Amino acid sequence: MTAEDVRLTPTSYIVLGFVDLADNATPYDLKAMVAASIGNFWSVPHAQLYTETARLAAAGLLDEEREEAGRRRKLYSLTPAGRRALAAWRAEPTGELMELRDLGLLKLFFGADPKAIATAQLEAHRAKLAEYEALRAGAGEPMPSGPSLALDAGLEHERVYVEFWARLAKRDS
Amino acid sequence: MTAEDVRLTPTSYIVLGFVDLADNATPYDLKAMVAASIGNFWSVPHAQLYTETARLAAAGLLDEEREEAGRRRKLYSLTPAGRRALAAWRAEPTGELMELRDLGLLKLFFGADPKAIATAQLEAHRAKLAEYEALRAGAGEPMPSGPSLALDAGLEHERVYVEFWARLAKRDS
DNA sequence: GAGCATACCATCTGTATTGGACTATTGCGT
DNA sequence: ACGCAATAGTCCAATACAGATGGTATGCTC
Repeated sequence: MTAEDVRLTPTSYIVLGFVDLADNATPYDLKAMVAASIGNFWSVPHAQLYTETARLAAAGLLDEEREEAGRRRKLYSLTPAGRRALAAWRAEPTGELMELRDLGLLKLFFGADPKAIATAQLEAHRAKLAEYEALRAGAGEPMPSGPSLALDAGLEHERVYVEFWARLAKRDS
Repeated sequence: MTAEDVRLTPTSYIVLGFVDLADNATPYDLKAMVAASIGNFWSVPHAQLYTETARLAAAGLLDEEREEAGRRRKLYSLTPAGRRALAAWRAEPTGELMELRDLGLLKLFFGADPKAIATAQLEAHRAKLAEYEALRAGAGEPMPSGPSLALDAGLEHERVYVEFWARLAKRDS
């Protein structure tokens, strides 16, 4: 399989993107990186990271080096083609909108008691907001600008939802 | 199959919820209802609506009545068990957080040029915001309170993102 | 009232995604 | 040396999914 005939999904670019950030990585490393960052707004099941890396390697976008001994870890790095694919994706703006997938909102839509959900959601969003704020105040090492901007978005996002659910929580329903 | 051993996913509740709202509905009706409402933040591929209704009927949560002639439409309505399942789900608050799945944010995270994405995203979010505002000012017929609250969330959500991307769009990058 | 465009409605195919269980390796404490 | 926790990878059956396809009804045109 060559680079031309793979379908590249968002997951593909997540993999390429993180391999790029890290220079090289095993699927397990990727799992950790995902969990620590975009896992906050975009879930990637771990099994995918194994199949997707393999797929991208087969397509010539990743270089695969396998330990012969013990764990037989596979270490991936970008090939020039992979680097090109990532750059092209990055450069292409998208007008596509987000999907939200918010269970709380769904229940609200279908007539659940606003107050009850609001209480639970409020707590969760407050916790997430605190987490983001801690990240921002953060460990000192300066964050690359992409992740930092994404964090900004996360902060504002959480602030709105804290406000939204707080309003519902104290409304007399 | 009985009610005990089906796994009910969010899609299941979406189906149950809309069948409840409409009293009874064909999968095709559901498709239209989804598109007009939660489709804005939660996509459900139409084929799912056919398989999911069938699955729920098999599980005894929906009642299925099939036209014998012509189109052989299937008309679904809630069984008591279905009603109970929906009510239980609605009553159970969730602390689970949303997933975002925003391509724009993803590209931003991975180092795309903020300005370029911001421009495209800004336009899209502004359009969506306008759509929601029109809905709110809306057709006159008052909206049920669940959907109305969800719309509130959507409005605020879009407003933040319009602001967020607008800021990036005019920043000197 | 025959022909045809258009909307309406349903299903099927093949593939991809998923969560979760399962297995194996390694490092650490005692 | 042993057991335990953390690390790392694989597998599988159930779903989800996109998109093509194939029918049926309606109504319009001539």
